[in-house]
Amino acid sequence: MVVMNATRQPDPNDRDAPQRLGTSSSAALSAPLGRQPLDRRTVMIGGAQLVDEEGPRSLTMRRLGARLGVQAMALYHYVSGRDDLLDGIVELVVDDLYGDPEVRMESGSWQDYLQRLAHGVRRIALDHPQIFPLIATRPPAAPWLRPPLRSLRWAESFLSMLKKNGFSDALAVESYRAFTSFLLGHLLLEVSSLGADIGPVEQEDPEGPTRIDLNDYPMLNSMRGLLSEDFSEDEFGAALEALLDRLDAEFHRARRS
Amino acid sequence: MVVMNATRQPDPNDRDAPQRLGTSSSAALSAPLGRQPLDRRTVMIGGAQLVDEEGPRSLTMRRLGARLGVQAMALYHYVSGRDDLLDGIVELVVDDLYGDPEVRMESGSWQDYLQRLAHGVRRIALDHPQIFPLIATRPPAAPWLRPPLRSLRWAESFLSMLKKNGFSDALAVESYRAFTSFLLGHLLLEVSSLGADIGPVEQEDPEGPTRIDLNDYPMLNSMRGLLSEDFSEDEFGAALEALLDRLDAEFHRARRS
DNA sequence: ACCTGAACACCGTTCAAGT
DNA sequence: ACCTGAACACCGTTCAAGT
Repeated sequence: MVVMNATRQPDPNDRDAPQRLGTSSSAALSAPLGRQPLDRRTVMIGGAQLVDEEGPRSLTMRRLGARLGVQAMALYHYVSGRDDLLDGIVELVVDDLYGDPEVRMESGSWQDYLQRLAHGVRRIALDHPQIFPLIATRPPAAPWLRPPLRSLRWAESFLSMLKKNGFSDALAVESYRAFTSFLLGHLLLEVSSLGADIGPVEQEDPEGPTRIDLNDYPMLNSMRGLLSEDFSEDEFGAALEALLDRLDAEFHRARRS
Repeated sequence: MVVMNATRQPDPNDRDAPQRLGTSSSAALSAPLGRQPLDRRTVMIGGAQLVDEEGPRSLTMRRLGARLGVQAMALYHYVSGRDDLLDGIVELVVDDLYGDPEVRMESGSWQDYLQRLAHGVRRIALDHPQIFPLIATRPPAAPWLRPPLRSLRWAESFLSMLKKNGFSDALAVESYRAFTSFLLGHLLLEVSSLGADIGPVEQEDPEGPTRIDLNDYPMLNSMRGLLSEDFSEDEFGAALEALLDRLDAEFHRARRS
């Protein structure tokens, strides 16, 4: 939200222009022109925009270079390779949420905190449907960090909030795991039903997307109306409530013994 | 399980051999040799093995061709491109589970059915940790098909089992959504903590994987023992029970009104 | 200090041609 | 009928060289 607004000068020459123009008469154009040098954050922001706009497949070193007004090789001063770039984009988006004090605030009940957190993560998933699958599937820095709460900061905040409210270590960790599984499953499916992920451009076939024949599937056929309806928000809320109730029950059971 | 055993003749020449040998003296070797022609299924099986062994990044048309004793271009007779290949591999593995009568059997209570199904899907996730993320993230044939129960057959079986047990259409669909979210979240995280996904080969740094500094994270630091412990199976079971209870409660609530 | 040119190894994919 | 050779456009990445 806060972030994601930093293309460099429009310079119509480096977008859509043939990347291999034979004429070297344009040499003067590639001179400084008063452009401030790149930095890692600017590279990540450009990359995030590219993924938002055209999907992860379109994020190549060469295309990102062009968008930033630079050759692909220049990016290697700020990024150790394409994988580092992808990880940086994920970190950028996750940290953006962490920067939101409304969400992170560790006051109120732990239930409120988890509610704010869950809806905060849902918001970034819906805002960046092409990036969320990366958040979900790129391997985190440590194997015990779990997407989508995959930063040390979020894991620390999460655990300390629960501890502050009387959770045992074991129950706090168990809650972290249950909560992340919940978020990942619901949001990845919600986001992917939005039509993210694949393909250079999502071009509908003239006939709609590859007509499926439901004649051999009577249940699917009779429920296809219901199946296509969208209750994501309600279902997310209901499942979240159920999870919080479960954790609350475990919390009180542990207290009593 | 049933599947996944069909490399073609060992023929030491097409594995690890330089793909661009200048000498054409080996022309005779590439002659028939009594080899049966390829078919789509064999291609998919070879692809699945390659992904299992070396990860999705190593699945290239050229490498798969070599494994099957053929040039890359020959594969285009059986698949329409790399995306089709990936989709076919996903379908192969998902259908393998569907072929297991123990799992699919629609007798017994719906709770038993969902238990068998959940543990069946968990088994294929653990058997194919490199393939499961593909099952989770490749866009399904229709937007209302939800990974990991992403085949028409599984969706049909699921819904008809619940209907047979007195579920309303709406509750059956809601259950399908809740159940798939549950499976996806838990299994994707379990499998990825196993160290799947990235990298050409998973090479440990000599020092272990990039030492993380936990000094600024007191909670993580004090719980790092617990965080590294593995309770996946128990947590999966517990969360599954909770979900089944929730669905059962909704079922009886709907009945009463 | 920051960026580029040129090169390398490797991709997916097409198509005319071989057997 | 099934596969290959040759080619094209496009990758990530390295490194010596330019300014």
